[in-house]
Order: sequence, then structure tokens, then C-alpha cells
Amino acid sequence: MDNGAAITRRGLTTRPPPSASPVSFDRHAVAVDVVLFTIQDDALKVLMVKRTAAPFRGRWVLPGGVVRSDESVDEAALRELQDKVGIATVYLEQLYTFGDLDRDPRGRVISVSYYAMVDWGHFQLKAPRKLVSARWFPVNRLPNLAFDHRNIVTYALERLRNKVNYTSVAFQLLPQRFTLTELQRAYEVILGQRVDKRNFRRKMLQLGILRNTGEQRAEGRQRPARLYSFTETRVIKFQEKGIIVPF
Amino acid sequence: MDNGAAITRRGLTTRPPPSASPVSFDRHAVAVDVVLFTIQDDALKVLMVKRTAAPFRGRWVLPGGVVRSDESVDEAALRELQDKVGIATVYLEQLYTFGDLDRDPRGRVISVSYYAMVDWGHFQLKAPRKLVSARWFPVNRLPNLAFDHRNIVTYALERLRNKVNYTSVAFQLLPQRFTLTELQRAYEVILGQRVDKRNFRRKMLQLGILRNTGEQRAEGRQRPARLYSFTETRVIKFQEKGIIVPF
DNA sequence: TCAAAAGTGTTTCCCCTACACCCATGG
DNA sequence: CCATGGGTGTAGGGGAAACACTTTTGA
Repeated sequence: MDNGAAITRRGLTTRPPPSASPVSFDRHAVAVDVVLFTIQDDALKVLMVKRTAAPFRGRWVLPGGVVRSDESVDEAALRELQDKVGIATVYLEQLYTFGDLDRDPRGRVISVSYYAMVDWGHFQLKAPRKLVSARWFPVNRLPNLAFDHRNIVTYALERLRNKVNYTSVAFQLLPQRFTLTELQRAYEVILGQRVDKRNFRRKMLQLGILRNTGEQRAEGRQRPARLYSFTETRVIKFQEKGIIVPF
Repeated sequence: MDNGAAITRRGLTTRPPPSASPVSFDRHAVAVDVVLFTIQDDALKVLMVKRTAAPFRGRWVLPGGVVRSDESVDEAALRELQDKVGIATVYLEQLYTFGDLDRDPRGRVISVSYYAMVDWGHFQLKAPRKLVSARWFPVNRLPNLAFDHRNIVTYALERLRNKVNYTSVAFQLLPQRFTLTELQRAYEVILGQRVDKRNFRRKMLQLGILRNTGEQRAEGRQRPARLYSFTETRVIKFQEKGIIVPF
């Protein structure tokens, strides 16, 4: 798929003529599936829930469910997070719509996928997780997932890795106040590679989106770290240089 | 929306408990809408078709239609292009899924949008355009569109402008053999700004994705231009430098 | 005083930008 | 021979990358 790739034609046979009334039939089950990211123990993790019914009973899947008639698709994604995971405040962004015929053995289900991000500490607090059994898995050690959910996670991760490079999404994984080292760790964990400390700090501070709160936090028996906060209320794009056209 | 923006919570009221069988009801009409781009007369244009039925009879809309039960969503988009526009070979990429409740006055319709690109010359040849009346509009001079189709076009254009900077999508608007000036014009027309000729040519040739065919084409009474072709079969990503991590 | 993480500058190099003139052809 | 677009090179500047030591604290 590769970041929104081209659709290539498979054998497109001729089909019956289109129906006269466009909304009268051919209705479809539409589901939402959410890839919820967090950072815990210096690892990027994804939340999975265990299926309690056939098919794939007992297998891990992404939290999600069907879109109801009285809610928008976005609302469905938020509701599923609330219901199944007990989370209200997350960053949520639509990912891709998977519309193949054979995605679900029960029949045709179109899935609109999302990815979401929470700060682990914030999640810990308000997670009753009543009914479903849920579990965080490191993105590089996922269990066997049902349906095509492995693909969805892969795609979400790719999108996330792209986006941290030119937007401030990574901040969604951190608490309101954080140290520069924590921010750097977040980037390293998402990207799966080390980052130079001095260059990282310089770049981040140059962006002008961090406010030094003046507070400090002593973590162990070493020098205390300054606490910063993110100045923007929304996720922003960094100044980006195009290859063809200078920004 | 801004290139896949965050979904913010509106009032999420509590709702009835979820159904036991997930695919049994709450089925939805799902449509595809395609933003088809081309370049003609040094302008970026979008194909619109005229509605022949209520609501919005006589208004311009994107080519599209409902997804049938026996086809994937991608196939539906391709079929609509074939049926309504008579085009078989296009670059097609999924854009975004619009899932709000009030998009369509007839009732709830979830729309999976796509954008597509054709070379104008190639289109000219095999365009019977039998039934529907279709017309190309410059992207900056669109008529009043029905539904939320104006938004979809805006979003498609934004995506296209982003993508030409780090992928080879722009080539999809050109014939198989083209001059560097034609390629530059394509970029200028998409981006809506001028580009330096020498820098552009150097960058493009440096990418190593152009093959000098050795042929030339005399356009008028001036020096003939070399014809190039694109070496890759797929749309590729350019070498991209991240802000945080060197590529 | 030691361990452990926080914090800080500089140099080098490459790539991007800006910019103007000759070339080949048809009329 | 002239008008028109095709084609080419370079110098300067800015930002990215590489790199190591001092500071602050708690134990």
C-alpha cells in the first residue's frame, strides 16, 4: 500500500447496468478499526482486544466495531474508543478505508481505519476496561491478528513515522509537561532509530513550539531536567522544504 | 481537514448498547467519488459531470456512484471512471472517506473519495462519453458543486500538491514521452507557481528516473526539444530528507 | 566523590538558490 | 537573419551532520 499507493486494475469484467435509484439497495456493513498508539517502557505499543465471538474467537484484533446509522464515521471511532477502551481524550486521525470483498469471512465489511495516540500516564488513570480484555503490544512484537488487521497496523505505523518528521503529532504521546529527553525518546521509539541529542534539541527549540515552564524534575540521583510544554493547541506542520519548490 | 487532520470531539452523547450480531443491521449506502485531474492548455483541470436527477439536478458533481455488493471499493471507483468517463488507464489513489450524517439530502451516504490522473492526449482518444455530459473545469474556476464535492476537490488538490514534491505522481499527467519543459509546466500548473528552469532540470535529472530517449520533437520554429521517458513503472518516492532524522 | 543523565558549540560539507547567455531550428 | 523556446554552469550562503566535554544532583 505504501502511503496511499496507486490502485492497479485487476480484471474488470463487464457488469450489469447501474441501478436507477442510487441509494435504494447495495447497502454495506461499515466498520471502524482504530490503531491506538502509546509509549510505555521506552517502546511504542498498540492496543489490541481479544475477540469473544466467532470467527477468530480468542484472537487479537484492533478495537473497533460497526458504524451505526445515527452517528458519523468519526463518531463511531470515538465511541469505540470510549466503550471498549474507556478513553475519551485522544488524538484521532483517519487512515485508510479497506474495501476489499474478502476482508471478513462473515461477509462484506468495509472498514474505515483510524489511528489514535494517548499519553500512557493519562491513559492509566481513566481506563476501567470493563468488558473486553485488552492488552498493549509492542509494534514489533505483535501476536497473530485476525482479519487484515496486521496490514492496518503496518500502514498506521508507516503513516506515523512519516508524520512525526514534519508535524508535531509525536507530542500526543507525551504528558502536558515533558523533558527534552522524553521527547527525544518518543521520536526514537517511533522511528526505530537513534537521534543525535544536540541536533535534536537544537532543531526542536528552533521550531519555537516549546515553552520552558521553568519547572524542573529530578528523576533519580542525577541532574534535574527542565520541563517543557507544547505551545500549540493543535497538531501543526513544521516548516517544510519541498524538493521541487522552496517553501 | 488539512492533509488528514485530527478529529475533535463534538458532543458525544451516550448511546444504546451495541448490537449482539455486528453485521446484521446498520448497513449503509457507500459511494465513491473521483477527482480526475488532467492538464490541458497549461491549466490543471478537473472533470465534472452534470446531475440528471434530483436532488441538485443540473448541478455539477464529481463522477461517482454507489459501491455494489460484488465489487471492492477500489473496483467501484475504476468502474465509475470507465462507465461515466470512458477511461480505463488512470492513476488512481484513495483520498479520504467522508462519513458525516448530513452529506446527502437523500439520507446517509458514506463517500470514499479518490483522485485520479490522466494524460490529456491519451484521454482525448478513447473518450466516448456517451450518456453523461461531462466537462473539464480549471481547478481555480470551479462551478458551484453539489453536495460537499467542493471540499473533496480542495482536499485532492492539497494532496496532489504535497505529493508532487516527494513523489513522481506528476508524471501521470504526461504522455509516455515528454520534454523537460512539459514536465516543468506540469509542476508549475499543479503548484500554482513558477519554477526556476535550470534548478528544476538539474534536480529532475539528478533523481535518475528520466531516460533520454534520443528522440527530439520540433514544436515550432525553434530548436527541437529532447524527449524523455520515465524509467520507473510505478510512482516512486523521491529521496526525502526528514526534519528530525536524516534519511 | 562518584554515578548518571542534563545540558551545551563549532566546524565541515553539501545542497539549495539565484542568476544570464548561447544554441538550434523554421519561417 | 531573426524570432522562439531549448539548453547549460557557477558562486555564495545556509542548514544539516558529526562530534565530546562540563554541569548538576542524589546517593
